[in-house]
Formats: sequence, C-alpha cells, structure tokens
Amino acid sequence: MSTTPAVEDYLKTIYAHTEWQPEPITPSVLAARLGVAPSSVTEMVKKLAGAGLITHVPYGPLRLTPAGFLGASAVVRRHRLVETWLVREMGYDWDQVHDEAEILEHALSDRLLEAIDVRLGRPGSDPHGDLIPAADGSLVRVPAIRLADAAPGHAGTVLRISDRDPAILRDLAADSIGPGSALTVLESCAVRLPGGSIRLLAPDAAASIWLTK
Amino acid sequence: MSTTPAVEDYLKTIYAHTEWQPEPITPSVLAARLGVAPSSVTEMVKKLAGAGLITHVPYGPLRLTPAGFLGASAVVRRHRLVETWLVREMGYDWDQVHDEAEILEHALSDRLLEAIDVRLGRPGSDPHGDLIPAADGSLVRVPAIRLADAAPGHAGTVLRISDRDPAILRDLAADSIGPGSALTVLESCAVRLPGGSIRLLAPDAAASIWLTK
DNA sequence: TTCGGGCTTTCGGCCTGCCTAAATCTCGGC
DNA sequence: GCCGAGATTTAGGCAGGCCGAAAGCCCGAA
Ligand SMILES: [Mn+2]
Ligand SMILES: [Mn+2]
Ligand SMILES: [Mn+2]
Ligand SMILES: [Mn+2]
Repeated sequence: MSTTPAVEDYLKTIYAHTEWQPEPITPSVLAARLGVAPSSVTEMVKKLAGAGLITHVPYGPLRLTPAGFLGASAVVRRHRLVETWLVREMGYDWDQVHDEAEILEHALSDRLLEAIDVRLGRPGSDPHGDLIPAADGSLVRVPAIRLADAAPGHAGTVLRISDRDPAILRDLAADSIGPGSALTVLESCAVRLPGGSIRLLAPDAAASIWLTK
Repeated sequence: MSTTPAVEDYLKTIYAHTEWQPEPITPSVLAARLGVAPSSVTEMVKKLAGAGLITHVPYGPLRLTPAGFLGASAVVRRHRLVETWLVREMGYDWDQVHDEAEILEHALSDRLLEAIDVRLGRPGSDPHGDLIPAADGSLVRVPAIRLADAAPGHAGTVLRISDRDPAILRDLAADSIGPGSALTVLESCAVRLPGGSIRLLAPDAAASIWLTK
C-alpha cells in the first residue's frame, strides 16, 4: 500500500494518541479525531493492518507496529518542523500554524525538510513544546504531568501545551504562559508565575498544560 | 466542481501552452504533458467545460475561459513563487526546483504565499525568467523571440529559459547563461557573450532560450 | 471523391476514500 | 446468567481520477 495523505493522517493520529497517555486508541476515537465515519476507519484499519503498519484484533484497539511507528514519526516530524518554521520565520502565531502544517506535512520532500531543519538549527520541539522526532523516529522524552492533575504546591516548567484548541493557545499567550514558563500550582486552576503574579486558568487550559514532574 | 490538484494541473498546463505561442492546446498534447491517457483528458475536459473553466467543441482544441484563466494564473503564480523561494532561500539550484514546486503549488495557503511573496520582495519572474502573475492574474509581457529563430547578428537579453529539461538548465548554468544574460546570436547555435567569448549551444538549448526582440 | 491513419471519444473497469444503514459483537449492570 | 447500549463491522453506494480497448470522427493524400 502506498503512503497517501490519508494513510499519513491515520498513522499520525494513532501515534499522537499514545504520546501523553498509555491507552491505545479505539476505532471510534480515531474516527472522531479524523472527522470521518467509524466505518471509514474500519476500512482503513484493514489496509493498515494488511500493510503491517498497525496491529488490530476485531473489536479491539489499534497499535502501531515498529514500521507504523516509523512512518508516523516521519509525519509528526514534518508537521512539527513546519509549525516551528511558520512561527520562527514566516510570521505566524502559535495558534495559527496547525491547519497549514496539516496540509504541508504531506507535501514537503525530504530535501526541503532537511533544509528547513538546518535553517532552524535542528530544533528539538515545536512552538507548543511537542517533541520533534529525529529522522529515525527517536526522541528524548521527559517525565511530565498535567497541570490539572498536579498537586497544589507543585512547581515546574511548562513542557508542552496541547495545540488542539487555538483559543486556549491565544488565552495562554495573553497570560504570558508558554513552553519554558516556570510556574507553581496553587490549586486546580490557579498558578503563580515567577514574578509572583497569579493566573486563574480555565479548566480546559489547565488540562492542556503539561509540566515537569 | 471543486478545485483539486488534478484540476489545477490541467488548468496550469493549458495556460502554459499558450504562454509563448498562440495555438491552443489539443487533448492529445495535454495528455502527453500531463502523462495521462487521452481518455482521461476527455473526461476532465467535460468537467472543466461544465464548470465554465474552459471552452471545447468536440474534436476541437481547448481554451481557457476568463474564469479558467484566473484559476490557472493562481496556480502558475504559486508554482513560480515557490521556485523562486527555493532558489533564493532554500539552497536549491534552478534545475532542481520544478518537482518540488509541482507538489507545493497545491499545498500553500494564500497567507503563506503572501508571506513568501513579501519575503522575496514581490519578484516579477522566477529563476527561469518566467513571469509571475499578480494575484489578479495580470502580468507585464515583453516581446520575445526564440534564440533558435533569431537572425544572425541579433543582439538581445535572455528573458526566459524553458524549465522543461533540467539537463539544459545545468548546461546553460555551466556556460554562465541565464535570465538577464546579454548575448549576440552568431548563427543558429552559436552566441557571443559580453566578454567576447563564444558559446556553441545544443539545438535543444537554443530552442529553450527566449531573447528580447 | 475516397480512404485510411491519427485523434478523440465512449465504454467498462479499477482503486482510493468516504458515506449511511443495517447487522453484529462486547461488556457492564442487573 | 441475561440484556441492552454502545462500539464495531458489514454491505451497498458515490465521487474523483485514472486505465485499456473499441468505436467514431476528421482531414490530408492520392
Ligand atoms: Mn494532514
Ligand atoms: Mn504543534
Ligand atoms: Mn502540480
Ligand atoms: Mn520555472
């Protein structure tokens, strides 16, 4: 099976699901994330499993094989490098890059990707703090905890903010919170910044932020 | 009908055919340029005509309507801006950009295209001297003559070199000939450069070069 | 004027990727 | 242990884009 944009999006979405939590993805969740009908997922799952990219027992969850993981890593790498490039060189804000990257991730050649990577100084993470896999799929993971799950008093650095909801990203930017921000958790939705100022976060936002442990 | 990559490639190819010569393109030539079967062209022609993008009488040639011309201009503009960007900023040589642009022309958003255009200082032509249409499809055409058709003694500036064959581009680059080069035609395949040196061009190359009249 | 080769179109088919509706399965709650 | 809600799969279809084979058209050469 050739690796079409659809295949790449399926692999990437399966990959992303287990990036910050261990449970494998189910067909219905995958369908919802991709915005397609569950029956469409069933079909593609057959093809991906047939190509040795995922494993799947009927009515069970989906897991990437090593080959599928490598393929997914390549897409994720392209997506995140593109996002980083758009923010650092093309005047985009971090809440504006996702849709553009969603398309370009399927269109860049290896050569152009390498040129962008070099220009950017081989960044290790994208504007949202998501790690950029190396060309061989490897990356250096750091133990992290959701801000919403952190105990009051927990102090840490923002590792990553889910880029799913642009509105959250804009709100956080307005609060000067981004990857690298140091903060202390006061209670479930309040944090103290280094200057001592306090920020009250929406529950959605608190669930989107991951801190060092 | 939505404007898919296939539609964009058809429009662009029809557009390009009449850019340097007046005869409209025929289905078989279009099929050859696109690398598809003639029957595939017949099908797409029906769709394009139905959408008001081209005119076509059965067994006749194909012509862009004003709407089709506008659509084609947009694709050509994206293609040529991408080529220019790859050469000026991403370390590509002028014979290496075509395939990459062939894909990216379908993937860039208007916003990203605008950002690239601004970065490059709104260039009027691409690395091969091909004019870059403005967003409204307009461009400033200059009378030109094929080097192969120029009379001995004709002196002019290189306006444009067809980018169809990368090998020709490499050869010409080795001879220090490119858009803007001043040269005098000696006989069909020989030219004199400003320094006085003489270059013997392959017939293919002489047919690919367009000079000021 | 006729004829035939070359274009063009028609026809039937294939593949990808998506859909809805209708089975079918699974698993937690009773 | 049974049952039903929810998840998953099956079945049948559709649209886009392509193909090869066969039929149809057109025009220049004779
Ligand atoms: Mn995508
Ligand atoms: Mn991101
Ligand atoms: Mn193209
Ligand atoms: Mn060009």
